[in-house]
This record gives sequence, C-alpha cells and structure tokens, in this order.
Amino acid sequence: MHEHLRVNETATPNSTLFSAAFGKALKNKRTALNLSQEELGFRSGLDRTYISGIERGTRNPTLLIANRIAEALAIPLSVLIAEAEKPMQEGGASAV
Amino acid sequence: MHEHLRVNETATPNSTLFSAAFGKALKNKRTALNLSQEELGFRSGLDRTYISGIERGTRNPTLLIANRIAEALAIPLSVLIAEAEKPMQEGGASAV
DNA sequence: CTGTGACTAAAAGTCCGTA
DNA sequence: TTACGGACTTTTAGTCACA
Repeated sequence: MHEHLRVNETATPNSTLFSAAFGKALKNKRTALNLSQEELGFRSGLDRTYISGIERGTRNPTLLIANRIAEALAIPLSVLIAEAEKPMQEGGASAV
Repeated sequence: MHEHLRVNETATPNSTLFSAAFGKALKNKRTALNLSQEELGFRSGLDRTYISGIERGTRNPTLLIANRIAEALAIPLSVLIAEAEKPMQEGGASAV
C-alpha cells in the first residue's frame, strides 16, 4: 500500500477480526429474528449474496450500508457494532 | 437501482443525515482531544483531506476505516456511532 | 437456504495543489 | 488549520451463474 508506521505486526490483523466479528453479530441478530438472508436482503434492499459475504467477513461494507442493515434488523447500528466488539474484547468468546 | 417500496419520501434522505451526524460526532471527539485533522490523519494512517471530507459528511467510510478512526480517538466505534445517533433521534439537536 | 468466484460500475481512499 | 477541487489507484457495491 504505502509506507506508514506499522505499530503492530500481529498475525491476524485487527481489520480482519473486525469484519469477522461484525459478520457474526449480524448473523446472530438475523437468525434471532428468524430471517433468511434473502428476507433480510429484501428488507434492506441489498442482494442476498452480498449479505452472505458480509456475514462471512469477506465484505467490508460502508457505514451507510451497515446502517441500512441495522435498520432492517430494527436496531441502531451502534448496538449491532457493540455486539461485534464484545467478542473482540474477550478474545473471541461466543456471543449470545 | 431497482424498484422497491418507498415507505417514506422525506426531503433529506436518511443516508445524508447519517453521514452528516457521523461527521459531526467525529469532529466533536477530535476537537475535544485537541487534535488537528492532520494529527488525526497521522494517527489513523488516513489522508488529512479524507478526514476533512468525512467530517463534512461528503464521504462515506467503510466499517474498517471508521474503526481505525475510532481507535485513533481511543474510543470504541460503537460509542462514536452512538454519539452520531443521538442528534438523529432528537431530530437534529446540538451535540455535547 | 447459503457459499463462492467472477464481473462491471461506482465509490473509497491517496496525493497534489489552491484559497 | 481547514475547505475544497482535480486526477489518480484501489476497493466496495451490486449482480449473476453455479455449487
């Protein structure tokens, strides 16, 4: 990319962890509501396969997209992200 | 895009509101820490002008970028976003 | 119902300036 | 110090066929 100060050289970059955690939190909320990816896609106006990618952590959505998904789940984005941050603080424990 | 049910036809789309609110929250936190955009840019490894764009609500960062900024501000992203959501709930009141 | 690779269009993100 | 623009590269948005 470009030469910046690399403070930490961890094997699993924080970025990957965050995407994975967000995906997990999303899947948790979705399944808790008994929604299929397809149904959530419909509610948020996003493609079914795109939702799938986010849940698997292979996609890095923008704030606006993340917010649309949160709205479709009827929760504030801050709450969804807070859920994603939980397992990261504890070092990878299971979510609710 | 494609034809979906338009529930609400507000003059200012939610997306714009959200970006603006996030930018405001960001600026609040940054100035509270007495950081210049340039300094925050350096700490987060992002371009000075990009930080500026986000604060003005003209840019829509990804979750990973937003998280890097939150880290540079030493707060969880969920907290920064929660700050952004506050004025939206109250209909555009001033932040702390 | 979900995972995945491939693809094009669009936007993110960088870097150079000026005011 | 910040706003803002232009030109540029990289990544995401959005979609499809197929497993």
